[in-house]
Amino acid sequence: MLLQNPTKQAAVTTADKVFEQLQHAIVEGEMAAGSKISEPELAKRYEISRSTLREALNRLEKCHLIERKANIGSRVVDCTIEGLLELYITREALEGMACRQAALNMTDEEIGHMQSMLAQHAGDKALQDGVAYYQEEGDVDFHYKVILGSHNQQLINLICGQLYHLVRMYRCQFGMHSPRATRAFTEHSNIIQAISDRDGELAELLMRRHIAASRKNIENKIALQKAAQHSEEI
Amino acid sequence: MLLQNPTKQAAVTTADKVFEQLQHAIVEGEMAAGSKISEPELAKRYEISRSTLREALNRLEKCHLIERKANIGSRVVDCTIEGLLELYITREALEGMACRQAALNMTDEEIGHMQSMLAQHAGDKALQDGVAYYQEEGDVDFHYKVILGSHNQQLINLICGQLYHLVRMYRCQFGMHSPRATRAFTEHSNIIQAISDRDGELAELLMRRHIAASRKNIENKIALQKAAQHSEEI
DNA sequence: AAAAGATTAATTGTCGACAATAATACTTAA
DNA sequence: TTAAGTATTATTGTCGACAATTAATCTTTT
Repeated sequence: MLLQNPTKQAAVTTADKVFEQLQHAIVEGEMAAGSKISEPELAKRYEISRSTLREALNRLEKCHLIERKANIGSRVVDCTIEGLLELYITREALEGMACRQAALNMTDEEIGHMQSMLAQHAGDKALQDGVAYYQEEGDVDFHYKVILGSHNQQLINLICGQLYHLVRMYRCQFGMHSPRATRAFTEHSNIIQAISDRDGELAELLMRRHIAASRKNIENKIALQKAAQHSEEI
Repeated sequence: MLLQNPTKQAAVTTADKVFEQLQHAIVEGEMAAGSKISEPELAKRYEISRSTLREALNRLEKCHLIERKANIGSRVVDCTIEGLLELYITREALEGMACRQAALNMTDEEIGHMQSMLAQHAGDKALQDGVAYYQEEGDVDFHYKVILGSHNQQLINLICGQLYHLVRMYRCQFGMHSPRATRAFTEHSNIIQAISDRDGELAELLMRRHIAASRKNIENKIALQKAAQHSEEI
């Protein structure tokens, strides 16, 4: 996932840099989900004092990548199926509303950019048909553009600043390379159409269905896995 | 506002206690919105070291009550009308979804509690007709119960752990003692009915309208104020 | 006199050490 | 042998001091 969080500013302080490294390590699974974090050990590994490490940990906690308990310590968050489904439900609510606001607040110029981006993805897709990677990049890119297009700082901060770190973590941990590439592309087209029509209600509806479809796709996979496990046991 | 955040745990560490005091001070307006925060000064006032003060500041930043810039410092968040409207839009999205999930996931027992709570509020209302205070308490109480009823930890954390601190701050700063008491009561009744009918779609719709009505109520007030200002100038 | 630059003061970021709390290992009693 | 209680170790929370950066003051120049 090459695209970076579009809302973050350049890391100036060392705590910022360590935060980014740790964030990467957690999202990519180099630090095991659910594992305990030892402050002295991490501080030694990154060659910083515990103070600046704790500063970095605070930022990780801010985007829900770790959990802290007083006098006990920090743990990397656990990636559970329930948590994943909860995340999608939250995304459905927030990104649905962001999409509605985007239809109301995006400038014509911004809409033009999104349309040309989609056209370019169409080319990529035709070129590398079936390869999900570009489409996944495009997916993230598309969603970011819609969120930023809401022009609602509260929504932007919540989704880009917090939620999407968790989304990326779940994607890596569960190895989710969306197999819905072509279908997602069509759904994106329709959403952009609704936005350029300034139809907020339809835009929200379509975005919610788009995310709900991903969630149901996951639920189906889980159900199949469970069925397979069950047949093994017999 | 007597009701406390139902998701928080008891403050054990001194940073926790200072965080709560600062939170109160910011929400109630004792620390002016938009004002700069001096770490040495605050540390001296609360008789703690800068380290533990910074720990407390990190928590304030987590619930969006202050904003920090690297090498520059912290400021209490500014309460703008745009920010208030953004907050209501975000609430509409999140609490609407929470209400839908509540309709799906609340236990019969939880629903029973909510119904009896509403009945009690009806008594209070009949007793002190027109006095908004109890109703406002009841309003917060009602919304908390619905959110917790979603049984979605992600939604609960976002709304109760972060958004509602800002909501309370705006309410204090703008002196908003809802004049929609009786109307809000009816809306609450209908929402609970939808939940007990397990009608998620209707429950979400009603909750969104309930919050949107508050937002529009504010927008109208603002418009009236602006009109009055304008006529003064002439 | 006003603006640009240099110098000083103040604030934030980082560090290592100590205190308080929790986890572990050990001892003792049933 | 197991369980409870105690002692020990390790981890987290807090502190004061120093370094790096920013803000303020003063000087200098046009």
